[in-house]
Amino acid sequence: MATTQQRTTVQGGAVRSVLVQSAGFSSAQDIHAALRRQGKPVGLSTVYRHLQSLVEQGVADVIQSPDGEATYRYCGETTSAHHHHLVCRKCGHTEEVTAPAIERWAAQIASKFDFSDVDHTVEIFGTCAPCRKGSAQSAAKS
Amino acid sequence: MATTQQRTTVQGGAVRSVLVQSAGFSSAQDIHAALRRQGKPVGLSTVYRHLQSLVEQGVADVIQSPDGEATYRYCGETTSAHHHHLVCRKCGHTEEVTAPAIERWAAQIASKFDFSDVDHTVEIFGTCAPCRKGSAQSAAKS
DNA sequence: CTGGTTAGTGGGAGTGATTGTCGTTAGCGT
DNA sequence: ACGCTAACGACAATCACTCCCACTAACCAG
Ligand SMILES: [Mn+2]
Ligand SMILES: [Mn+2]
Ligand SMILES: [Zn+2]
Ligand SMILES: [Zn+2]
Repeated sequence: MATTQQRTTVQGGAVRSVLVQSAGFSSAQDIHAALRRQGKPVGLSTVYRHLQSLVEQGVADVIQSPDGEATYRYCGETTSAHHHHLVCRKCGHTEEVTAPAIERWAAQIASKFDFSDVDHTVEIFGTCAPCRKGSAQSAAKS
Repeated sequence: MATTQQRTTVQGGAVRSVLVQSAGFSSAQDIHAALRRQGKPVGLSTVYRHLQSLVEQGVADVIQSPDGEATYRYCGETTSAHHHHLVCRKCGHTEEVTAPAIERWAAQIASKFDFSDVDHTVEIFGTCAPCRKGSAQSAAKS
């Protein structure tokens, strides 16, 4: 009897691969374009499908860019523990950070106001050193 | 000679008014609908325009809802100091919180990785006590 | 008060990301 | 190989949000 119910497809691998190799956060459209550029075009719908799936699996995380576009970033299984990001708003370079203190604080605040099923988002934006010096944009998207 | 360059209009007041009276975060569309319901319809473009303006003035803040819709919330001038939110994901009820510790932490992380022009977003989501008990949604939107 | 200047308005078209549809492909267990 | 059906992908459809631009109404000088 079946057990898989989860077929492995080339497209799935391709999408994941592009995401893994990208430096910062990239949009579905970026990834779709990258795939096409690499000569292995994948349908846009498929890109979205895999991206969602990766997010559900906790392999990637999404954040809504300030202009409302969803951007995805790979979070290695090694790094997959709960964490936050320090993102350069120019080049997208991202540093992953953890802060037990913050987690503790969030939980404390939540209980203080009697909220349950707590969750939170913490993102820090800034300009990284390289971008600050020369406006010499380093490598943007892959 | 002119000095104003900022006319006071009924529409502007109406938009602001609706925003002020709303409990949690509401989308531009919500506000547009509320105004129509109140019998003082305001063009959608105008609603967006005022909302942006309020944000620039720091009178309101925006956060991108998980499904990518921009939602706005009034931040009284009294409360206008930098702060964060604890939002009920069911009824939208929001508590404003401040946390010097977090601010300090953010600054520290930023300098550690040599990032400048730092800014950050911290939002906590959960289910408030009322919503947790009865699934008796309290007052949703205005 | 009144006319002129022009910020502000709003209906409608345009944009662009994301989702839905559904006939066609291609994993994979048998 | 074979068949069942998950996964594709081209294209249509949504939908929040922005543009455009003729029109309205603040507001200031006279
Ligand atoms: Mn991450
Ligand atoms: Mn606030
Ligand atoms: Zn940078
Ligand atoms: Zn609630």
